[in-house]
Amino acid sequence: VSNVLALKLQQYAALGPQDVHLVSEATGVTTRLVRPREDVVREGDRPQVVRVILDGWAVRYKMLPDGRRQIISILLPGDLCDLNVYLLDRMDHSIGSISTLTIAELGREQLDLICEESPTLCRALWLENLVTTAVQREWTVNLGQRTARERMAHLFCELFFRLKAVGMTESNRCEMPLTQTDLSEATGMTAVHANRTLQDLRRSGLIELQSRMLTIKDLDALIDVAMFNRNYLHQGTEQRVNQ
Amino acid sequence: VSNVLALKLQQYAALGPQDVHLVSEATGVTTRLVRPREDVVREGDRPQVVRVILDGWAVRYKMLPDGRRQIISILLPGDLCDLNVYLLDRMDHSIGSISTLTIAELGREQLDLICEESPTLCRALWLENLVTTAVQREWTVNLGQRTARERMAHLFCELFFRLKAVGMTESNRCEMPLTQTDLSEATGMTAVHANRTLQDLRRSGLIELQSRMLTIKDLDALIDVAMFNRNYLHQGTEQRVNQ
DNA sequence: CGGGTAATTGACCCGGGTCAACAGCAGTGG
DNA sequence: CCACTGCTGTTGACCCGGGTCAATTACCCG
Repeated sequence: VSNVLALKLQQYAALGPQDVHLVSEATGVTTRLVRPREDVVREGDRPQVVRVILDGWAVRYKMLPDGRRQIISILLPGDLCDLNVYLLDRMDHSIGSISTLTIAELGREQLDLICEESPTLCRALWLENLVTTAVQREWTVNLGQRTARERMAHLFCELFFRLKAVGMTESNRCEMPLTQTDLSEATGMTAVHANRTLQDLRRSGLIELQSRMLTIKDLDALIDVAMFNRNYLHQGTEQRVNQ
Repeated sequence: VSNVLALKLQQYAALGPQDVHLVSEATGVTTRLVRPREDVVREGDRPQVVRVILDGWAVRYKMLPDGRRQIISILLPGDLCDLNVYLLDRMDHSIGSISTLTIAELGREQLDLICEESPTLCRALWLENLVTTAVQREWTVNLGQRTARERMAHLFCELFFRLKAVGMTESNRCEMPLTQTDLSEATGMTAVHANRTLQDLRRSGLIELQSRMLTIKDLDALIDVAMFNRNYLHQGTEQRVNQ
């Protein structure tokens, strides 16, 4: 399978060749290129299409009136930006690119078509929606209860497993285009403290991080520090169980 | 309208009498009573039905292996517990009652029926789903960026406006069955600090809180402290705009 | 009146924020 | 080829918001 979205949806349901074809078609109609560090959508915009990240990293974020910024979630290749957003009046948050992005834009008709043609895909899309929400819940726990060290470790665990699911890891390594400032905004700490936390994780022999490349030197230990429980990602468990 | 769910969904679409009837029927088939401080669903359970809170308060929560607990969101009358959860293999979090609950349980068929019979309701359900996710995102910002005082103020603002939408406020007052420990677990602080934060808000003349009743003495000021932006609740804006 | 939960207080401490300077490095233009 | 600029990462000194621990005081209910 060459299409990232298809690859991702396969975590949630066994797709047939027909399904894969449908997805490839749909994500091929309208695609857009976005340069690094630009806004894809801005808070207040009227959402018109559903977007799919085909390549590159992006973040959802929200800003407080006084300038504080929180990264709300990280969008990786294969990720959808809100199934059915166009039902909402206005965007309540922004999406910004981290690296160069290739994104597909799907109109309402295209999605309706997919759901009519393939119940399997429809199901997979629903699941991806449910999982995205589950991830958001886990972020709530992360920010609410974990210490800085634990939060950072948790973020790395999540990203690693999500990337792995779309074939973007090599053994224990993956790209990490997020700067320390990005990491700090995702984990609710200052950039200075993010720096110190990373040094701490390095010193403990858990990770290596240099030139935008993350190496997880001791995954089990990292998982342990983060109290990471993979369940919330619901990767590859669903199709076996429900019908 | 006497049905809370119908009342809630009216924020998202103009329901006809037919729609209201459908909702009332569906939420009347199977109902359950839950005593205060019990688990409704537990992490690890296989979700079988979609639940609707008809009366009482509940919370979603997650626990870390070492006992730390984070309340992930608050469920008020009219709230749904995850449209289509039964697609997921296992619950990744728990739901616990705060006060005595009356909940309706809807099977897959009932929901399918609703969506087939009424596109308006289907749309409203989707919107409620999108809004729930938006709330979760705002909680991420709350926990990640705001100070204790701001977080607590924000929580009160959110609850007040959500309760207002289902007719559960009287001018500037509403019930507040959450204990200080609950509030602390929702805002990611210790119970001791929650206590001090509440005293601070009281001393500033923003709120009164006693015998499970919250009075907002200065809503504008509270909104200001919380940097509360109502937009993310998407209350009563959508139906006018899209089609 | 007794027992249990929820709220409150005080003393002390620490994780993480703040401020400010500085270093490394890539890209740009002269 | 080098000076200049701007971003990212690093470091140190200091401080404060909020955590910890432990005791006490309401309450509520049977």
